[in-house]
This record gives sequence, C-alpha cells and structure tokens, in this order.
Amino acid sequence: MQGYKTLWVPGSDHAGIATQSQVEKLLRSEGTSRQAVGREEFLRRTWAWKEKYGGEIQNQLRRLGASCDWSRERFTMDAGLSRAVHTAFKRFYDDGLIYRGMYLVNWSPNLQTAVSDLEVEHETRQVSIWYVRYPVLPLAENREPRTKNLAAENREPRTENKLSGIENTANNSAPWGSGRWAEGTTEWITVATTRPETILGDTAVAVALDDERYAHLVGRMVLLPGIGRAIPIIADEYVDKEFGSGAVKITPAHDKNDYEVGKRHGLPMINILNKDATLNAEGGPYAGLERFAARKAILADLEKEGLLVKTEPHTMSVGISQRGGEVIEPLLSEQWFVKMQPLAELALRAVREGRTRIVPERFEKVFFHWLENIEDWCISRQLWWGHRIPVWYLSDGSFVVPAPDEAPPAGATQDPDVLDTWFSSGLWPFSTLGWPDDTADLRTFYPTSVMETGYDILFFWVARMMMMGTYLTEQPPFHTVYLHGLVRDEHGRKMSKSYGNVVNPLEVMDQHGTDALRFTLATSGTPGQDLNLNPQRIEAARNFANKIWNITRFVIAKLQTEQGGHQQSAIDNLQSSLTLADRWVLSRYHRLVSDVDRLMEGYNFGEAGRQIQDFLWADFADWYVELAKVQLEGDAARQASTRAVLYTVLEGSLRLLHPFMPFLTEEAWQYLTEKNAEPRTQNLEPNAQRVTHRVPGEQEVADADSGFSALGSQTIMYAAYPEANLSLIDERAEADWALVQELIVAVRNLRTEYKVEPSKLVAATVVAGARATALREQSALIARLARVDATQLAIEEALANKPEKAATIVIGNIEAYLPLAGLIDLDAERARLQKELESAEADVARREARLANSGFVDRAPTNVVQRERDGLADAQATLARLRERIADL
RNA sequence: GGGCGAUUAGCUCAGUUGGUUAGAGCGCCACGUUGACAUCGUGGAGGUCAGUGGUUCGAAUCCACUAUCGCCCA
Repeated sequence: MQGYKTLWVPGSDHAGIATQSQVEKLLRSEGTSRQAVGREEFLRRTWAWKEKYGGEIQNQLRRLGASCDWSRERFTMDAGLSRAVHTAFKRFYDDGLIYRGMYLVNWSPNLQTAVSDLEVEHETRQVSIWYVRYPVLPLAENREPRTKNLAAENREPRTENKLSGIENTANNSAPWGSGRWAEGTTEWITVATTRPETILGDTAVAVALDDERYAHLVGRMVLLPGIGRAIPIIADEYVDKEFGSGAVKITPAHDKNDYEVGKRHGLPMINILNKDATLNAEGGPYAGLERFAARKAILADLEKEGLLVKTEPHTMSVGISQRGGEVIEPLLSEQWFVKMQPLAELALRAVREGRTRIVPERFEKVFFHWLENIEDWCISRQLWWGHRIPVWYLSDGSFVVPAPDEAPPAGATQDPDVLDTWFSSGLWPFSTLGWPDDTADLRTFYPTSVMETGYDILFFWVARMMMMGTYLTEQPPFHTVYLHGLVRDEHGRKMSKSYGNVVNPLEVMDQHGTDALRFTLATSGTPGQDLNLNPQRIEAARNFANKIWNITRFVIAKLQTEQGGHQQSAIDNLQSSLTLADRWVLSRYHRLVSDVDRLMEGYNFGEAGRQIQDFLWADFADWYVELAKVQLEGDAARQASTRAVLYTVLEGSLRLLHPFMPFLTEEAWQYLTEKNAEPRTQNLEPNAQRVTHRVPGEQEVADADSGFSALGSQTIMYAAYPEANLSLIDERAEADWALVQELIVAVRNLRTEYKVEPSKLVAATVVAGARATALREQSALIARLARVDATQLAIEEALANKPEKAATIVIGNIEAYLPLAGLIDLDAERARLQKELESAEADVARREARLANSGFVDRAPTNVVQRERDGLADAQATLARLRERIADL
C-alpha cells in the first residue's frame, strides 16, 4: 500500500524439548519408550507428529490474513536451515567461541537433559532449613583431606564408592544408624542447610573469614555424617556469618556457589546423583533412593544420631524447569557452551549505537542489563529431536568439527546430543533467506527491518538473533525490535489449559469474524503492555465491522444515479461548491490521515486504529451520512458534490483501515469501486501515487508505474495508502461546524428534557447576530437533524420581541427559542436556566482567575492564552444572555 | 536484594512531547421500528485520574516517597 517491497517469511522452530516430550508421551501411552524404539524410529515418529500437529500456528496465521509469502515457509529442521546451523557452529568453534567442558549445569531430571539458565524459572517457596552438627575430629587425628581437582584430567564425575578406609575415628566404631555413631565426640560444628541429602557430597565446611566464633576451627577436619569422610573446615569470603549458624556445608558438585568455593580451594567435586535424580553409589547408605526420599531418610538418621539440632521455616527461591515443572538440579556434567561475552558486546553496541532500536524504549535497559551480566550459554541438550551436534569423536578421544560439506572421518562417531532449539532460531533472519550462501533474497531482504515479537522472548530469541546475526553477518539483523505485550484473559490472568481460560483464535474468528479479532487485538492496548482480551470488546469490534458494512451499503446506494449508473466522482473540481459540512468532513478526514501516519510511524498501531474507528463512527456515520441525506435532496450539483465527498472519504477510510480489517475493507472497497474504469487513486489524493522511501534499509519498488498502480483498481492491497492533504485541513470549517453541531445537540437535548415525542417536529427561532447569515445556510441541516419544522425555523440577526413561552438555548452570543406549545412550565424553565447559569458562572470565574494570573498570561504560549480569552468571551456572553432571559421570564 | 510495569467511570481500556469542563467500548437510565445499520439511533447519569509531598503560571501527564497488584533479573 505504501509501495515498499516487503517480505514476511512464515515458519516455525522445531521446539525440541516440547515436541520430544509430546512424542515420548505418545510412546508411553503405547507402552513403549524412545529408548525401546531407538533413535531412528523415534525421529521418524517425531517427524510424523510434526507433520500432523505442526501446522496449527500457520493455520491460525492464514486465517488471520497475515500477508506472509507462504512459498517461502521455513522450518528450522529443513535441510537449508540445518546447513546454516552446522555452518554457524563450525564458525563459532573455529573462532574459539564454542567449547566443551565439565561444568555445573541446570539439569532437568524429568526431561533428563541439561537446560540453559533461561530455561530455569525461579519460584519463591516456603521450605525448611535444618541445622546439622558435624563432629570435629580431635587434633591428633586431623588428616589431610583428599584433594582432587575436577579439572581436565578428571572429566567424569566420580561415581564409584570410595568409602573404604574411612570410618568414624571419634574413638568409636559404631555404625551409621546405630544411634551411637557420634558417641564420644567433644567438639562440633553446626551447619545450616535446606538440602540435607547433599551432605553426602560435602567436601568441606566453610566459615566466614572474620568469624571469631569459628576461627580456632579453621584447618581442622570434621567427619561427614552418613559417609564418614573427613573433610576440612575452611574460611571463605562467600560465607555470610549472619546466615544460619554461620557455618555452611560445601557441596561443589551440587550448588553453584559451592562450586565456586570448591574451585577456589581445590576441593573434590563429588557427584552423588544419577541422571534421574536418584542417588548414586556416592550416596553410601542412601544409594538408589530418589533425591527427596533420600532427604527424608537422612533426616531420620541424623535425628537418631543426635545430629539434628533444629529445624526452622525458611523462604527461598527454587529453580524450576520451565518445561518439566520439577525442581532443577545443579549437576556437574560435560556440555557444549558458547562463549557469550564477545557476542553480547556486539549486540550491546548495536543497540547503544542506535543501529538497532527497541520499541518501547524501556526494554533497552532490560536488554542491556541481561547482556552485561550474561553467562556462557549451554547449548547441548540430551535429546534426540533437534540438530545433532556436528562433532565427531575418534577412538583416541579427540574430536573434529567438519564443515557441512566435509565428510566426517571414517569410524568416527557423532556426538549423541542435539543443540538448543534457540541456537537454530537465532539464525532465523538470515538462515531463512539462504545464508550461508550469498543469495538474491539475502541481498534483497537482509538486514531485515522490523522484528516484532512478545517481550517474553527478548532474551531467548531477540538477543540471540542480535548476537549471532551481528557476529555471523557483520550487521545487526534488524533496525527495529517492536515488542508487544502478552494476551491474557479478560481479568489479566495468564491463559492456561489447566485453568480453562484459553481463547482459541479460530473459534473467535468463526464466531465474530477475523477482522473483529484483529481489530480487537490491535486496538485493545499499547506497545509492550499486556492485553486483557475482553470478549465484549471483540463483539464491539464485530459491531464496528457491521457499521462499516452498512455505511458502505448506504454510500453505494447513493452513488446510483437515475440512469442506473454507479457514479463516483472526484472532489478536485468541486472545491468551490463544497458545503460547510463537506469541508468539515474532509478536514476531519485529512486530519485523521495525518494522525494515523504519525501514529504508525511511531509504532502506536492501537491508537491509530482507535482513531480510525472514532472518525468513521462518530464523524462520518453519525454526522456526515445524516447530513448527506439532506444534501442529496438538493440540486444536481449538490448531489454530485455530496456523492463525491461520500465516496472520497469512505474509499480513503477503507484503505486507511485495511491493515486492521483486511477482509471487510477489501470486500467493501471492491463493491464501492466496482464500476471504476480507471484507477481512482490519481484523482483522490494529489500524492497518492508517489512511492516514498522513508524507512532506512527498506527496499524501494523499482518503478512506481510498474504493476503496482495498474493493480490498484483490482484489490485494495495494491491501492495506495492514503496520504494527508494538509491544505484540506480547515480549522475554520471545523470550528464553524462545531457550532452547528452544538446547536443541534442542544435542541435534541431540550426535546428530551421536555419529553417531546420523537416524531413531532417543533418550531424554533434562532437569534444569531453576525452569525445569522452563516447559520441560515445550514438551516436545512439544522431542521432535519434537530427535528425542527423547516417552515417554522427562523434564523434572525436580532429579535425585537422574544417569545414568552419558549424553552431557551444559549450558546455564547447565540440564542434559540423553542416555543413548545403547552409543554413549557415557566418555573421549571427558570430552574433549568438557573442551573445553566451556575455552570456558566463557574466557567467565567475559572477563566477570569486564570487570565488574572500574570504568570499564566506572561508564560503560557500565546495560542493557549488566546484560547482562554476566546473561551472567556463566549462564557461571558452566555452568562449575560442567560441572566437576561431569566430576568425576562 | 536490584529493576520494570500497572493503579483513570460499575467492567475492560485510551489519553503522543504538561495547556479548555479527562475520553471510548461494554454495562446502566430514558426515549425511539424516520428506506445504511436494533450487531442500531437520540439524549443522559457516572471519575477528588491509588495516596502524600514537590517542580510549574498550569500536572492524569514531570520528580520524590508510600501503598497494592503483576512481571523480569539475581
């Protein structure tokens, strides 16, 4: 519509975890599992599942009328995009940005895979904190702890049981669980923990550096309950002496902070968990138990051994799996990572330097904060559905990363893991256009222009596209990120299947129409703000659609001439013969076009839509259409000009509204312009054909006269988007017409107050002084719209004898009298006028006070002061006339 | 703990850089089948713009603090 060459590539990612979970669920229902069917069969089943259910979003998009290029639909697992993934991995690896290592990662026991930091949600929970005392070994028996560094030489977490040779040396050999295990102990240190089961993996007890309570114990050894391992007491800056007992157990393989402490002190890292969160052999007597069962068991034993000092309620934040919902387990394992810092720097710079702009701007701060504190990205997933990591291992333990077109070495085996789905989604802006090949699409459409998505995936997706795109293509993938809010239910609750408040867009579209849903979604909120989808609002939008349809029917009917033709005409040559109402509606229309343009440029789509609705309903339908009925009773010239205005304004408004309500406007526009022999756009607006080039990076259509304009008469999609003709914005006409409207509304109001039957015509005398001539020109309209008998409507400069028994209207210097025979009660009329008088007095007083304030007169802009002066003059006139009238009565 | 957002009519929400008496839809009241439209029309009621303080000639709008709700990050 504006002549830009645009492309919207539709498609979807493979949603690795979610999809695999669904297919595994399906397999379970068949009594089998992915392990049982094997990788190949599992992938076959997953592709089949994807073919069956994967198109839902695409179907919704199609129904919504999204103008995607469906011929270019992409899927992250397509061959082309997979090659892009492989290429990107290779590039990052060769450049030293991808590495593999044994680190503490977020482990999802349900899904049995590592997940990234972003896939862990934090939930505040009420838990218990247990105080457990550990026996401190006598000085003589203080032994060197087993020191073992995790580092390179020890990749696999230790899983074998190494308890042999270590038992309780506190002068007794009673076994664990006997209730006498700690007998004879004379010194203790008490630690506080929320996870007693991890005691089994402790490799130290730490106290604060400056904690005098424990200073004498630092360097001593304690005996680990349940296991009998001797571990040291160390001092570390990490410990907060105010927290708990001031002494904390250190479990480097199962806690992020402990991991750091462990690294600082060279502590062994003992992994006590299996992949399914049951305890492994390191769990000693608790091996084989599930983590929470183990917790119970060990607490019971601690109690029995007299080691449980106390239990307190505690509030803490727990990491929850975004997909699985279970508690995430920090687990030491070998994974692939992307070094984030250098990539984050690129993305940060792009936004800081304004090469990419985030709308609304406040999200830039969030974006900066996240990227400035980013940690390396764990990209390997222990899943089958996804892009298999392009790394092959040789029998000697070394590995190679071949290029996509290189064959892996014979006999090598590929890494069994797949990449995080977002790794491939992060390449979307260019992988879908053919990258890494230098394709015509890539040259034409990359970098893209506007990335529009929900703020909830700013980090997951937008930041990764920015980082990966800027690194791999040396330019930010888009110049603008437009973030919308999330759609919630009518009371602001998140839509969820279990809650049953999910709105199915397809059902809404069946019920109220696609345009109603689109218009509601587009106009219910503001950028970046969540939107509560109110069903009543959808109905209202449907009613609006119906209104437009009826307006269009009316206009089309009025375009029929006596000859049976469907007459449309341009307003160009009619300027001189336009009525005040015509000039008013044209002015309002061009003001609207100008406002909509400004709002759209500023990404204020909702406000733009609301203004179009407001104009069409309140100005065009409620007023102009009613006026046009009267004007169409005039002579041939008046009829012709009225038709021209009706046609011009409606046709333009339909184009203006088209992005919001594409189906209705297309249909209405087709009917309205049906008999068009040639494109009307040339006549409608002086600049309508000009193809502009306003957004940097957009591709200009080769030639404004090619195809584009020729198709303009066939579909509204190719018709030019309206441009405002500022010369038609007529302040004077708007002000003059506002007075007429005010008069009409005042008469209607009086009719209602005096309970005049709607069908009854009344008489009226208007005294308008200098405005009389101008108002007289509108008398036919006033008579019809106010339901005044045209033969009994008098508009005078002045009136010698004012009617006694008549209801009075005062608007500034204008008075109107309605001699409502038999209905006027003078007392009631006086009381009514008295009320108006009071409001006018208040108005005058307020304005006088403002104008008496020298600060206001001196410092406010002149137009504001002038408006105040004009308003005061009007109010004073109203006041004077009301006083006069009341006195007369 | 840090940050962000919201708080405006009974409900759901607008209100662009501060500038007449704060708007819309739905709901409510009264009236109405006038040849576009009852999925409608006409008229109306309804708000100390969460609170306090400040800046300003002027604050729903800017600043500070507080309260409540929600979200993000740690």
